[in-house]
Amino acid sequence: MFSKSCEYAIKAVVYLAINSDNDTKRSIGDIANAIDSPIAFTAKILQKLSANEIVKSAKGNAGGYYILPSNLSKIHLSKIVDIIDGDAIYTNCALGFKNCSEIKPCPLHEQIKKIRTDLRNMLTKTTINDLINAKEKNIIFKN
Amino acid sequence: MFSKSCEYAIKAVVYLAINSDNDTKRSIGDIANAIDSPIAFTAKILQKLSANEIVKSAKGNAGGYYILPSNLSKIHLSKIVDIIDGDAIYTNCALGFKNCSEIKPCPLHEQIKKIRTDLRNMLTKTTINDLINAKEKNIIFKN
DNA sequence: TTCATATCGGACAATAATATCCGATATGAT
DNA sequence: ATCATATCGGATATTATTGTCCGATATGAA
Repeated sequence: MFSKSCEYAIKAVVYLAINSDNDTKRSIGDIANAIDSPIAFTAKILQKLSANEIVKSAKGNAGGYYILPSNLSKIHLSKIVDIIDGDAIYTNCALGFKNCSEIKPCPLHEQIKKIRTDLRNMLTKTTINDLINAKEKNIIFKN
Repeated sequence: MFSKSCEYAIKAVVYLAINSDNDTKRSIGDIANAIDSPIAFTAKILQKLSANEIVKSAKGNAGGYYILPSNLSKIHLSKIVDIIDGDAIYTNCALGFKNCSEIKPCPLHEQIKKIRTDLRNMLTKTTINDLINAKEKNIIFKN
């Protein structure tokens, strides 16, 4: 469904949502360790998220990545997915036809449409805040 | 959503559903040409489908692949997807947690559950016959 | 100033998915 | 029997994704 990069991205953002703020930054080492991901690979992903202003970064000693708590309800999952995986998940024809469309649909078009719309709606309306609010009962990091 | 192999598999089955029967077989060359796929790669896929009795094959001169029309309403999409891609699409945690479950769900578990159930239901109830019945208005092959 | 600890960013490596090649075998038609 | 045309199946090649390495740069603290 999502690429591994995208999975790491979501996990990293959730980790920072819970464990960082304006004056508590987390190093890429901390993040990779927490979400059980390869450190250098994760670094690239965080750079992308930083470039797209999902997370903030501070260079140098005592630097690291962080998210302002006040932004947690403004970050929608769809934004993260879009940055890392693009919109292929919604728009690419399920059977791989280049010109599949409403006018000239593939045999699976109608059946898949509802599922994709539901997925898109869910990702669009779910914020990081929504995710961490259920944390008591949920897995969050490596386990 | 599906792997490329799985896309080819579904397209090949749809092609055979429309263009073959007990005494009209289609060579792997015909199939690959019709669905615009690499011939040798498609051959492997057809072998798998044949081994799993989704399609039938006849070796030798005038041989090829075919599907008995009477089977078209018995072949569900879920079967093809399962043979080629396995059940990862339904069962693997969307965030990649190894032990994500109902009891210990990942932060996205509930949100993704409905979408996956809908997908599974759709694939389980849709037969090849259903797909080709709408063929008048649909793209079927390379265009 | 120097140092330790960060991110940054380009080059490279490993793995998995996709694609190709080629010889072997099967079989109906001539 | 021979031939043309199929599938069969193993080995190899290519490409995309995932993962690693290392030097450069930034910056707060001693």
